[in-house]
Amino acid sequence: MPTQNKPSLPVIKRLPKYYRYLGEMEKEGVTKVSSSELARVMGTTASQVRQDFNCFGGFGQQGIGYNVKLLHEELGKLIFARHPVPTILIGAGNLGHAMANYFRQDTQGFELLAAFDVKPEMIGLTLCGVAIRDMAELESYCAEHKPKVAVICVPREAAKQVAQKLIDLGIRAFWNFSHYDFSIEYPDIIVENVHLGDSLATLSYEVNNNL
Amino acid sequence: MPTQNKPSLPVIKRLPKYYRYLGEMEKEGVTKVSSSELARVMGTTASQVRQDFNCFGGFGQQGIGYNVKLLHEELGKLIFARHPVPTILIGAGNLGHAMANYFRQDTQGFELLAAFDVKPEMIGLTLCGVAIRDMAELESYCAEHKPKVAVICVPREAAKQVAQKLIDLGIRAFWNFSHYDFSIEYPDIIVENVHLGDSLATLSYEVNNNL
DNA sequence: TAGATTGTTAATCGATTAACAATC
DNA sequence: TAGATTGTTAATCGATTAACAATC
Repeated sequence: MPTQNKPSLPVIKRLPKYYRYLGEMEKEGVTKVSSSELARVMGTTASQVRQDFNCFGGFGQQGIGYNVKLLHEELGKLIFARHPVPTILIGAGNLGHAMANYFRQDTQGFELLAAFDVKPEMIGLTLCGVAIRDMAELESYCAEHKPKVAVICVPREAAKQVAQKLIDLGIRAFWNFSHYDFSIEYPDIIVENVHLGDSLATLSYEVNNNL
Repeated sequence: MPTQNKPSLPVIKRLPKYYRYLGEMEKEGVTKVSSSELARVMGTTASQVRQDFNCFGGFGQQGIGYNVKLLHEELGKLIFARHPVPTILIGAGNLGHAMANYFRQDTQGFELLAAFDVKPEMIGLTLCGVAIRDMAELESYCAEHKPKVAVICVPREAAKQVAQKLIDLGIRAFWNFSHYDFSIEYPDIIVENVHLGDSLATLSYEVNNNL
């Protein structure tokens, strides 16, 4: 069993992409793949591919390459929990709707239990099969259902307060679409940020300076 | 005038965040800020803040700090074009809807001109004030209106073909929500990727291994 | 066995952090 | 002037790439 360096964040961020390509290959009936073939589709080097996998204990066979099915399975085990992680959505506006829909098609690893909003006219409606509840119910709901992950789709003004509340209620992991930065005030919390505004601004910079 | 090292990608990705915080400070009436104060809110070091700004030619005053209004303005000029960049949306499904809405509130730098879809039942409808057109019209539309940026909200199966078409029609910059990787086949194209599936999978990894 | 390709160590590269002279 | 804080160079750190021995 080879060395297992704790994987760094860049390595972890590449895992889903490997997983995706391996899934495609498996579907196409490809049974084995070399680090250099994987590197080409990933847009990286064979060296990096091997380094990456060796963080988790080397799934390959010297002289042969990697077994596509096995590697895909192993990465799947690393990435996804055995049971779907109970998840709630905070903020049922436009973005919240899109994300709820996203969960419906691509639920692997997560199960959306409920949505919450403050707007009275939304409460009681359903969103992709889950009820939209009053934020006032959040505490009792969490006490009963113990969600582990929250998707934050509230405007920035509300985000700080919502975050504080959820953390107090025991939620430790967030898929965060708001512009509030959890990481600075709560370093122990798991947060995956999707900052659409920053992404668009980055594109604007590139267009402005390189087109 | 100080040295202007060409900014690296990590620097560029931090610009919108600086811009955001400086905007907030300006609104609050703060007139000056030091690199260490900025570092604290950004979650980084004073050294990095100064290095970052010096890529663009040092906006500060030794012994004093940075003028909030001026720095905010200068970053704005770097990030956003003088005139909004004409933009089209490809794919008017759930995600497309959310993104069109996003453009309505946060248009700074971009102007959404039109949306395109293949589904006959969607064509002719409007989406946040822009018409949804038939993909068949894409070529003539681009010839007439010369959009510069396309937002890609189509499923992965369609993405490769759509990308090829848009690149042939002269579009050079993409805000890409599909799982197709432009960068490998078209290295000269400007692409800002938002891979929601990968982001969610990364969160799943973290939850699975650190919670 | 010879060829291929991994696992792993070493070298390089780039980004971040530290230090300090310049100067307001 | 003294204190503060930048701009910039130097040191460190970490990630990527190269090299090569191990081995299928």
